[in-house]
Amino acid sequence: MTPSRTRNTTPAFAFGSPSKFSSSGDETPPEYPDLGADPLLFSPGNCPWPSSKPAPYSFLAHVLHQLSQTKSRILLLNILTNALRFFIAHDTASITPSLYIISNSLAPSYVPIELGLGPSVLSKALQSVSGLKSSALRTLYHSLGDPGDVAYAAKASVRTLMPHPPLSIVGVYASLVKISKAKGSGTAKQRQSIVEQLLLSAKGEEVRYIMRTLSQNLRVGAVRTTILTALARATALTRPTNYANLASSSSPYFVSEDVLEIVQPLPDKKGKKKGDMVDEARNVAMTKMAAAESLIKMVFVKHPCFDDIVEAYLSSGLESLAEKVPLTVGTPLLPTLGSPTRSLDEIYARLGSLPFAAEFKYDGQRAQVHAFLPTASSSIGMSSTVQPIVKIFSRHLEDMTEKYPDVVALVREYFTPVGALPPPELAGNTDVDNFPLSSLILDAEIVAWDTDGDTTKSFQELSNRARKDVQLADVTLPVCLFVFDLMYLNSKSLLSEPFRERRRLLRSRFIPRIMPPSLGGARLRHVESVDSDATGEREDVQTFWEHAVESRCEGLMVKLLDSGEILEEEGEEEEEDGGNNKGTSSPKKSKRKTRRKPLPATYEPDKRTSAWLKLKKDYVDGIGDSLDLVPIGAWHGNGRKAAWWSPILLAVWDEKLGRLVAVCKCMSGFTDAFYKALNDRYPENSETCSRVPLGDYECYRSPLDGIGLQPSVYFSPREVWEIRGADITVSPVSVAALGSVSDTRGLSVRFPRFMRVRDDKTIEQATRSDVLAEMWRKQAGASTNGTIRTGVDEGELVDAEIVESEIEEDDYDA
DNA sequence: GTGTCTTGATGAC
DNA sequence: ATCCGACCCATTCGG
DNA sequence: CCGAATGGGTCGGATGTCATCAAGACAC
Repeated sequence: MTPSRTRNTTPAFAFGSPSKFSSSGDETPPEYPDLGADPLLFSPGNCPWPSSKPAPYSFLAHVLHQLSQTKSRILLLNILTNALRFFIAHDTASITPSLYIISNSLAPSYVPIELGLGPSVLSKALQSVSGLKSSALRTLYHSLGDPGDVAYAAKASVRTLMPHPPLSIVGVYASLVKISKAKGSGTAKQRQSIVEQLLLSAKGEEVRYIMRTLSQNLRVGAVRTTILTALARATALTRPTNYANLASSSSPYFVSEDVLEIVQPLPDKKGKKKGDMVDEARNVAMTKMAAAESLIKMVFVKHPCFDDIVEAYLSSGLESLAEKVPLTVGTPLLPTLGSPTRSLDEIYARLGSLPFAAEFKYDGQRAQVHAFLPTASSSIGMSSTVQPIVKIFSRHLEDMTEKYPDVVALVREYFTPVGALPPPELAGNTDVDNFPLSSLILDAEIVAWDTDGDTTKSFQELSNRARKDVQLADVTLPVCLFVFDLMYLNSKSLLSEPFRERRRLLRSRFIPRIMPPSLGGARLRHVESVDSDATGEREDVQTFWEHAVESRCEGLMVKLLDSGEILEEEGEEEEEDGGNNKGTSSPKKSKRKTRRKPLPATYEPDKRTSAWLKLKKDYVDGIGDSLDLVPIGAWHGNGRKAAWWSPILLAVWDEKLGRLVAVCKCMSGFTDAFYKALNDRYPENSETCSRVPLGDYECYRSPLDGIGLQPSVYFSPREVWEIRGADITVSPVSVAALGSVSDTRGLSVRFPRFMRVRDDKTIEQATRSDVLAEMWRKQAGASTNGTIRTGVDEGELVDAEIVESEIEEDDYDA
């Protein structure tokens, strides 16, 4: 069954045949092949562009266009795979730029390079290229909901007089880099002119995808995972020409020509090939592609850099990729992720009786810390003067070392050999390298620290820290590094060690420590935790969870301690084999009513499995904040929500003012059906939805100062929605509860999402702003353990009357 | 020029 | 971060 | 016994609040 190709882009700009690249431009564009075919039956032998030249951007646009014509993952993968095979076969220099362009990036995230372009510059550039006014573009944007589609439409209406040289993929990539390198005064102008050049040179569909790349959202249904799979399959099927002689049919990754030969269907007449042979060859090919896939993914999650991977592949093939591109101290690996759960019951249901650790989930910033001593070559002689190199990466692998010089200093201290003796637990331990420390990668949460109260501070306070070029002396807000995992120690990867062992090493190597204020005052601690097998009592875990919530943590992280198996009810299943031989797995079946599924407790980069479960208080019914708010306005949606209102502006009821006051926007939690129904209830330019306000509500502080939330359209207030959020935040834009917490700031909601319509409530029964303020006080009170200082204001916070409390014990204030 | 305020881009959750 | 929807695969169900 | 229905897993996309920082705009 071949999935049928379905269109999912707006038909407003339909082209001829979906399999042909066509353009509204004046020149006849090159004809490119349909790339959707099964890669095993597809040959990239004929170069679709003049083969001596770099691959043209029009080819990439063709690929992107084909991708956006379908939602089928199989087709998506086929198209991408075949496209990459052309680059491998005919222009290896275009591989990496293509990978970056397809994944909406310019470089690995830990390399600080950004386009620095936004809607304003793009709109100006498009105005200048198309001759259309900004208002015309805005109208187009409201109906199309995508900058690329707007650019395509706008440029389709004009004819360029001067022919422009065709764009190449490497050329476009170079332009993107040039845009991001622009600096200093006049940057915007410079960038705009490069954008204009690109738009002028782009023809037909190229315009759409250039513009989408510039606005950093390609929306073709394929990002990282799909790209990696396609890259793996492409490398399994096609070799670069200069590498052909190294081809070996015995490679576990490379599908040799003779295998491909067998798989091909015979040209009509001599009707039969041995079916068995074909099946077998197909299986061989699939197995090898799957092997390549797991290899490339395994390498990438430990070393997420296309440049390094492609370079190693081109120089010596897949066979030595793992050794050439290893886990590297100084290069971040993808973090393990937690699966959300809604209750402790669910956690036990998922883990059965397997022992786990429950840890506090602090509300701060994830940090992956790398550190190592530079080797002798850079420090001939006095090794004592050599400082360890420390790098700190964020959840998305951005390099944030500059933001935390205090943490850098703290981590360096652990390398200090003076007087350092192995702690007793390590004495005589031979399973790791000896003391002292030489290199490490650890996982942690950085949390703002209240030195006086000896407790954590809120996330909002942490985000007040400066980010760029911070000196130790500049650090005003101390932090605590709550460490919770250790992935690498003294030149040895610990990824395949079970969590219990990694944690043992972490605990024995990193004894809590506080740096003096002169070094920024950062401290290191281990996350607070309990083990389920410590007492075996489920009640203890429940108590611990309550303790976490009271300590204003986000909740718990629950982590499997030892690799095990979970039992799943019902059904029989083929043996799981880790995807290594998909399609060829052994025919053995376990005919039991429960099936076993291995659940590793190893460090699994980028995986969201049951081995790490997060239980956040705002997932759990009855805890966390729920508000009843009134929809009073909206904006035009983008992309797939282009035909709907999204997001929606919501308001609280203000008793004192006797009117509604805007508090936050909301776009999460609505079903498509709900959006459609909303269009019926609030059709544009009607009694219920208009460009002018349709009710007595307040969105701004004053019409003059521009502070506030201004929707594209206003609703007449007539319904109440239950909204769930994680926290109440002090807001520089919201005017809700203005004056009750600060004279200049209102209150808003963190992570708002729609739960249900409250038919039973009138708008006057919506949550009142004083109740909102009360919720904030309660939360702030709990969150600082006695001292309120948000640091985000000018000090005129209303006193929440919280007396210094002594210990963390209990301080649920009256 | 310099200083201050505004705006837009980016990234943390 | 949040959530929803589409797709895919495996398994169960209905005839 | 086969095709249709169903459910879980995975992926992609649209967008929330708040913060900093760089560059632009404007006043002098």
